Amino acid sequence: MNLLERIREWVRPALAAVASDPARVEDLLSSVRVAGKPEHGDYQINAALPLSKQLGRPSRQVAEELVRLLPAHPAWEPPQIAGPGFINLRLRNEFLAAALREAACDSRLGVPRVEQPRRYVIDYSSPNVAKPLHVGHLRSTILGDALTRLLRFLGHTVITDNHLGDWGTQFGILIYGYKHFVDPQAYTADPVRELARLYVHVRSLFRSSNDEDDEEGGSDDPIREACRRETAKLHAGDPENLALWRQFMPHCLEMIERIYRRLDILPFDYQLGESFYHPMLAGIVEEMLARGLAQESAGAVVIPNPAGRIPQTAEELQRDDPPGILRKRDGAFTYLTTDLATIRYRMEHFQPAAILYVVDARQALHFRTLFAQARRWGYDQVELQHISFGTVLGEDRRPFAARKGGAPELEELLAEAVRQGRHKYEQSRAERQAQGHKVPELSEAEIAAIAEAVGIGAVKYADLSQNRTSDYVFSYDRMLATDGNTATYMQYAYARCRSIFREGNVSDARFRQPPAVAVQIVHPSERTLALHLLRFAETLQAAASEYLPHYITNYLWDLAKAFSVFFEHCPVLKAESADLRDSRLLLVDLAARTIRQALELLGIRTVERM
RNA sequence: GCCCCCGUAGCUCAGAGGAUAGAGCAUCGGUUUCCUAAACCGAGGGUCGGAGGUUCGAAUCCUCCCGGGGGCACCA
Repeated sequence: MNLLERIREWVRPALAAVASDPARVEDLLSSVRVAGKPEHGDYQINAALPLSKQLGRPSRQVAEELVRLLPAHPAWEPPQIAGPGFINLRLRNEFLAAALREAACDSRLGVPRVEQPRRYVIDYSSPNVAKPLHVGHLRSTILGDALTRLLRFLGHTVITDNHLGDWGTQFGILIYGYKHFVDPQAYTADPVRELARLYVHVRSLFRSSNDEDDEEGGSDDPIREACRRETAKLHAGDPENLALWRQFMPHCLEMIERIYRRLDILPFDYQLGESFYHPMLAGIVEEMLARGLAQESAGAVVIPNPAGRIPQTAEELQRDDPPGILRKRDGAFTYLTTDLATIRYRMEHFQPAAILYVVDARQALHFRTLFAQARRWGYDQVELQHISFGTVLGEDRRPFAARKGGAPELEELLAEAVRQGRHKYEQSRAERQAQGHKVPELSEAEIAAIAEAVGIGAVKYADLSQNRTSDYVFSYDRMLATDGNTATYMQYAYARCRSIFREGNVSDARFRQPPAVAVQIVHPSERTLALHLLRFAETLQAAASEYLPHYITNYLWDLAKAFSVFFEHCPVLKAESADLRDSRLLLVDLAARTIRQALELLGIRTVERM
């Protein structure tokens, strides 16, 4: 049980005794929370104010009664009443010390596994294979990976599924390119590179190349039209095109997996793409028609909009959400149909309690339509969630992908982040050295590893540290800043922790197994650090329940700051006594492990020295 | 025309019923014989887009308005 929950349980009897309505106790318990300011203690109970309304008694008086009912507790100092009836709880240092010792001896750092594990399917990344990845895929991939790590760490079962776009018009482009422009020698030598070249080459032949969603429109464009015909032949089962598709697929996947490896994305459990579901689509449409869940309209087969209506006239369509299209007038199926097939497959094969889709916010309407239809279809027990996120913008605040010159390919973008990260590191290192500060002696390989951790970490952290629902501005300068809420600051804090053990030639084992050592809380910065360390569990739980990884980065930021202040004010190796030295070593070790674990949940590396 | 999201310090963002709205950057001023100064300490800076309403209490919930972005049947 996490600290906040423990405190709530201790407060519960008092609230239950005072509340007139037992059903309201849970609600009142949610008023027990972390104090907003240090002057208000560590945690506060804000239940007296709503209770005073219910009971028709002065709030101050209710607060006094609550305090009387709170047991004299080993965990907290005598509770203080402030203002109109806020109850401030300050935890005893002895309690903090004991809890820290317990966390230090736990490989999970005091984070319990959930009592009721759930089974999740998470659908993220989902790139169009055969097309170079770009920043648009970045958020989905990074967020999905972080959520997977977090939910698994808390004890849930997570099945990750990369719903590849492996059956779309981009293959028509590739097939057309291969038939007309392939360089056989280059293809034999490096198929991935040659396919990427072909894709870009054919695209450049398109008459009007709007940057995104290039496969539509331009019906007067002969090359586009030719590519479309190749796609249609593929879908119709043309042996030559199908053979080419089979031949290309492994190379296309390799292109994507190279990026995943560099980003430290966990391997997917499944990569069931559109092609996998293609054979099921006709049957699903027939079934929905037969059951009256879909109907024909204007030559297409459609399903109701989220509200359950099928607007038909132009006027109705103007006022209402559109219906979803399962089968187009030309007989082709849409991705809505594929997504329905996917839900059925996942329900039958994985029996998840929840399916999460980590997808751009612009697809909100699609998911509302999809989820509503899935429920009508009978899948009404599963939690279907669109984990939406905002657009990645350039520094000019325009969508990154739509800027002039097109979206930079991810590979290049990551390389640039690493290059700049390395440059900044070497610069700062030289400056520190010039000022007479200590810098570690490092080999070229170690510097390269630091650059990689810093550069890739910066990109991921920048993305994860912002509320996913808002758009975010991609800026190398900001994400690679060495101060502020960035990956580098956290990685640096970690390296400083490790440095203490290295410099002191101290083994960390003694601080990780019972009985560990006694913790003393002397300096205010020790107390702040101690309290933050104990809030790891409640933070992770909150992040998981709202699927918001930025709760973790906010926590990390506070923790790393608390450590830096502590580091500044409290000598560890040269502490006044051996006992205090041990106590501080335990704090430092736990801080290091917590920072490292939190970064690991975000998929970000640490380095021992930097 | 309908629907969704956003508007908080000069900039980038937290905060989503609770106390005097917080960080970082930038600006200004300080700290290094001492475990990594990519650090720390301090200062200034706000009609929480606007107006009503609900509430003991609103940046947070409701209504309207202004401003920005996005989506709106045969692309995915």
